[in-house]
Formats: sequence, C-alpha cells, structure tokens
Amino acid sequence: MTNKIPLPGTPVRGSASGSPIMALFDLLGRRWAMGVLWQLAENRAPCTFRELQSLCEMISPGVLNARLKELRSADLIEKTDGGYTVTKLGQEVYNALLPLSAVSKQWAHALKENH
Amino acid sequence: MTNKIPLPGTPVRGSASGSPIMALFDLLGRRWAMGVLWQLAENRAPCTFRELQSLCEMISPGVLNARLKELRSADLIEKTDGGYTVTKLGQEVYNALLPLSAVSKQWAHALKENH
DNA sequence: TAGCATGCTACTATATCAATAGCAAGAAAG
DNA sequence: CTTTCTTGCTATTGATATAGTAGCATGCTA
Repeated sequence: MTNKIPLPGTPVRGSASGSPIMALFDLLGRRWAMGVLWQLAENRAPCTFRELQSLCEMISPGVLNARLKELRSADLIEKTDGGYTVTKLGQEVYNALLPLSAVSKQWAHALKENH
Repeated sequence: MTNKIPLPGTPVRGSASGSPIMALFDLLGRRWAMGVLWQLAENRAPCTFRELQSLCEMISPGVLNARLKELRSADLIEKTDGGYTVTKLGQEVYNALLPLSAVSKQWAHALKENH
C-alpha cells in the first residue's frame, strides 16, 4: 500500500538528508530493480509488460509493476506507445551498471578458483 | 532463517543458470547491500560492527549481520583482527559502483530541474 | 569487581515478495 | 455483433525479509 519511492533530497535508507548515491542505492537495491532496468536497456527496443516479464525469468506481475512505477517516478524508464523504454537518464544509469557486468565475470571466475 | 546466498552458477533471481551479472544483482539488490559495501570501502580502514552500524544510518543489527554474512560468503568483504574490510574483489566491485555515484548526482540534478 | 564496548542473537510487528487467479479494455476474426 | 486473443494490470493469500528494540556473552579496562 505504502509505496515510498526514494528520491534524492528526501530521507532514504542510509541518508536522512537523501544523498544522491544513497537514494539511488535505495531505489536500485530492491528486488528486481536492477534486473528490470538491465533487461529493458539490453533489449534496445520498447518492451510490453509481458515481454519484460518473460525477459526477467520468474518475476511476478505485482513486483514488476511496483518496480516499473518506481522507475518511472524516478524518470529512469518511461511508457510510450510501443511499450516501456529506458529514458536518457535510465540509459546513463545502465551505462553506469556496465562495469558491474565486467566485475561480475571476474567475481564468478574468482569464486570458481577458490572452489 | 533460510538465507540463500546468490552465487554465479547457481539459480538466482533473473537467471536459472546463474549468470554472473544476475547473481551479482541478486546479491547487491538486497536492502543495504550496496550501502554496506560502499561505506566499508569508503572508510578505507577496518570497521567494527558498531562503526559500520553508525556509518549506515539507521540499519538494524539483524539486517547488518545478514548482509555481512552474505558479502563474506561472496568473498567481497572479510573479517580481520581490526574488523571488517573489503577484499580485493570487494574493492573491484566498489570501483564498479563509482560510476553510479557520478550518475546519481546527475540524476538528482535532473530531477530537480523537472521539479 | 564493576563498568563498558563489542558483536552479535531474540523477538515482535510490519513490509515486501512469490505465486497464482482473474478482470477490463482493445484488437482481430468470424 | 460475438467470440477469442493479447495486454496490462489488480487482488489475494501465504511466505520471507526487514525494522526496531532489548538484551546477552565475551573480552577488556579501571
């Protein structure tokens, strides 16, 4: 019911004053938030709700809808005629997530080494 | 009680096969996960449990402990004599989060514009 | 011995999430 | 017009996760 969307400048987890990075962590640190943004950006074409739902394996519609609302409020994605797409700002965030992808592979490799 | 730690190669949210990026999203996309790693890395010195607790404003000890366990299992942080620190791998992840910090400021600015 | 800090664990209330069902609106076909 | 899809959700129920607080065991320190 209460769906508080973290925005910079308002109290968020980790920062009563709402520092930008903590607000972003609060927004993206929710289940599926980064996954949804990632899939949408990777797709490079507008997605319908159900397309997005199948791109994210096993996401429930309720959660998907919640994340979509939040990400739209944060102006990272938008809904157009064709479906959902990332905004310019969302694309920037996606770009900022790219290094994580590189590190994740490194991480996977390191964990495999250390058995 | 049931605390399933997402690791690459095992089924995770967004990827039944456990793709590295989805596993990392699953790990970091939990409440406080990025915040804890961030504060620990920024501090650039070992932190005690309570220091970390105060660095993260308002985190409850239960959640902090859960995140610490997960991040340790994932080999992103470790516990030494002096306290908790980021591992080499954790530092890499922190570095990969830096672009997010830059974007978050841009994001905060853009949202302020659009009132 | 009596504090005091540390690193937690325990507990209850609330919030969030998963899983599934299903509905309203629009398009397309017959 | 009516049946049949697809789409974009909402509703519901039960399971987990988190918040907020209390407090305990351990190892100093005084």
